[in-house]
Amino acid sequence: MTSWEIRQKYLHFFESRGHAVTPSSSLIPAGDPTLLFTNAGMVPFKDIFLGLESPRTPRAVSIQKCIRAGGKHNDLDRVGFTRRHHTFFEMMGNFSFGDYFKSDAIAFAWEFLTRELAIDPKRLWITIFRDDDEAMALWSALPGVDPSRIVRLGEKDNFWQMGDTGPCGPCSEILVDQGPAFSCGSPDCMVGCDCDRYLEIWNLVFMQFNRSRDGVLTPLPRPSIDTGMGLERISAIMAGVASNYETDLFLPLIDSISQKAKVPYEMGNGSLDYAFRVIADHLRSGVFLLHEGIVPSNEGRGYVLRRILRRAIQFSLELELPSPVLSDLAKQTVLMMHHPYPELENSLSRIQDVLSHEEDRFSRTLSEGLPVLKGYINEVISRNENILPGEMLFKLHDTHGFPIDVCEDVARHQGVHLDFKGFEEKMEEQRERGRQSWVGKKEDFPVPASRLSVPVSFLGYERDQVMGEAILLIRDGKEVTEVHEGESVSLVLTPTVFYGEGGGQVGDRGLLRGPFGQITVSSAKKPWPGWILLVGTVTSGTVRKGELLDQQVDLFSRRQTEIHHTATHLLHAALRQVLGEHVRQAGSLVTPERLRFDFSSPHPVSKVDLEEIGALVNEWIRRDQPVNASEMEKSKAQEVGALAFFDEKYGDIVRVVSVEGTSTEFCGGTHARSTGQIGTFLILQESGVAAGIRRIEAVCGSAAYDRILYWKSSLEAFEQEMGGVKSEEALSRLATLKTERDRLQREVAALKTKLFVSEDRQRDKEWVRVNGSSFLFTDVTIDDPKDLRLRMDALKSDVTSGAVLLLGVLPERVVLLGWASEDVAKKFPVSDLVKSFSARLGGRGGGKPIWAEGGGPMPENLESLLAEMREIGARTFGDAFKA
RNA sequence: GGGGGGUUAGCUCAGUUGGGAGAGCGUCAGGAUCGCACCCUGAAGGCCACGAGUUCGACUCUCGUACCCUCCA
Repeated sequence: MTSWEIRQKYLHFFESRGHAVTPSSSLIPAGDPTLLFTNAGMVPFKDIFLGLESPRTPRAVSIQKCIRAGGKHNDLDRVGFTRRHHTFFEMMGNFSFGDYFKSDAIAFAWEFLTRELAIDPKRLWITIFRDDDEAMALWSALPGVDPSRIVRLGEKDNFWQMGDTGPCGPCSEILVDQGPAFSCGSPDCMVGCDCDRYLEIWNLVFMQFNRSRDGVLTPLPRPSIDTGMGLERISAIMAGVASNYETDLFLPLIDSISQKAKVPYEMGNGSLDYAFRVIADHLRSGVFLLHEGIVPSNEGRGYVLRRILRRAIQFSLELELPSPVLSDLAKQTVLMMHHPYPELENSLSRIQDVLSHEEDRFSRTLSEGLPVLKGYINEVISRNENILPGEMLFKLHDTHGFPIDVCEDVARHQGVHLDFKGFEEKMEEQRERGRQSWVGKKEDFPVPASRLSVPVSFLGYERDQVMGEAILLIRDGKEVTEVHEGESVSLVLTPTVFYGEGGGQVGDRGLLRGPFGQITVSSAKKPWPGWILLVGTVTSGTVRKGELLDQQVDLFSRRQTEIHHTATHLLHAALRQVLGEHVRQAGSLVTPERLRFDFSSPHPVSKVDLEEIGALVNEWIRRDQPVNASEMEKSKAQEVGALAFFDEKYGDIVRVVSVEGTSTEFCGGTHARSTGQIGTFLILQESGVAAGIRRIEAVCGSAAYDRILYWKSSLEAFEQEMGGVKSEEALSRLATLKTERDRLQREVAALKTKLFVSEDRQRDKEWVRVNGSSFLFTDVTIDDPKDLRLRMDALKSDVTSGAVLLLGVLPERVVLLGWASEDVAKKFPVSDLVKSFSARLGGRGGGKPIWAEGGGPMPENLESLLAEMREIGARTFGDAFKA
């Protein structure tokens, strides 16, 4: 029986018994930030079981795709080394929401297994919770159930709970006896044993209690049913194979891996079989995660995906699969899962793109990190140790992005263990550094939040000017009753029109006028939710607590900020349209001068895409559509499809800012009235901030115009400097000039050499010749130290055995250059002479016996020194070669 | 926002007590061969990312800037 038939039978069986067939929901749990991935069949129904949501139907049946990797249930490193562990799996489940209970659940399960799937009842065993006599009675009453095969187990195995509090209850599992061949062989091997003989295939959860905070169980008025049967397991049983991996849910993929590797998969008996399983499993999860729009990154879900993909690549190396390999295998995966999930095909090309890119990046990471790791291991071994210190691990991970599990693998083969503890300590240090730098920047609010019992009312969405009462004045971190001219002050006004820094938008600047003084506000912050703190300086007079102040926001800055903010939303929408839905906001800064937008994207944005994005935003600006802002309930906002990326931060009532047909986002910031006010949108640059995170900086409105003017004037200056030609021609002109310059430089060097050669002929009589070796000391006036080298080249080219010492005279200093042929250098290391002469000149020098440099400041008595040096040089050389 | 690392020939990269800028591939020329891959000989190709500083002297040390990679927040 194929897995496809099992799916059909299961859904039909329960549909015909009143269950609503529910399609698998997303792998990303909706509205549950505590959960990384959907990891069980009941996750989409969680709110119903918790009583937060009312069920649309009393009974449901689903085949839910699940991911178990990262987080609490982390089996990642066991996957592939067992017959049953997977990162991606499908859970078949039938659910009752306060409708049927134990009796039907048990009867349905038994009927499905023994009749629909025709499993011999003699192979089946049952486990129930120790105290659940009701289940015992129900099971015993079923035809074909042997009461001696019903086993009572404790809380660990057969009592289920969602969390520390909430719905819970006993459960009952159905097991298949696979026969003694699968036993671990222990005499204690029986139901409940961890080995593969008694395989749990179906878990029936009887949700019948609610556990309160103090641990008391109270019966639920309408008990519910949650069951789960792993599709992979039951497929293996129905196919009569030993492992989940040998079913049609994996084999087609494993076959194509095998073809590529030119290594057979030996059905669990081959020494490399584990690698096939790891790769196949990880491709399934990878393809589904990518399909959901998750992109490899270094945090959260994206990080889990990256680890999965990189692990797959790592194991593909063990099989010596030709690289790149993931993209092709992804296609096989999509083909294999095509029946139940035809939608995968639409994402295939994007999935392949991301995979190729990630594979490329990882192979770079590996090939760069591997030599470093090997160096470290050799270092450890050469010290006769067998532990790789945490510091080295950290360095590999932190600097080179090298995966620790790969480290472990490589090290193990050399008998070296890893110091995980030390590594964790280093990681913690780094985390601490990160936190420090963060809170260090944050300005402390000098007064605790509890001091302020009435929230500030913010009117800045509609108005620019309003009177507000100064309810708090702070100077030098202390609360005061009045402040005077020249003093720095922080104050709270209510109501206020100043926008407090938040959501990436900077705080407003402006002016406050009181009856006896005024304050220039340089920024506004939100130290606590609901509070707005103005920071500034008293520019004249005195301001007292309790006074009414007239507030005037710096309108030019505010308007410039607003258009940058609205442009940010348009940019976000354009990015998603051009690059794809996987683009997620990762940070944003909105100021009057510019905007900065960080977002997740696996690779740099190409020039073409950037131009398209810019053009799109400007097109939307020209349409001059109104920007609407409204407050609504969060659930409604989500229905409207508003983009929300930090949902834990929002309360129940959220503000939604939208441009019709283009962009809808949760946003607390202030915005332009219509897109036309933005005027012009100009991208300044695109860059990377972290792995997988790109940054776009742009300017709008008058800032954009100023920028263009600036460019224009520098371009004009450039053109003028280039001789009045247009910039397009200036480029080729520049290239010509450059090659011309290079040619001239070469020519000058060649001419100089020639000149030096002819000059040097005249020095012929200055050479000192002893026993076939010759020595020359001479001084030359130069204007570039490099000329000395050219001279040296010219001088030494004719000398087979000898030495030359040149003294170059520059306007303010002298330089020395010495050379000796190999044979001469043995008796007459020229570096000795350079060193001692440099010292004489009041400088330093040195080098190698065959080549040395030195020098010093211009001496007053150059002439006499020269004579002296000439004499010493000749004598030393003569002494060395006398005999 | 804070760390760690990188930037050397068209490409991939070497280059330590600071002292003449290198290799492989590619390009071009010549040789060898019926011809090709190969092989042999030779050549061109470099502001050692940019800017300061230290030094007689910086690819090398220090600081800053830009870009890229990577980790943390």
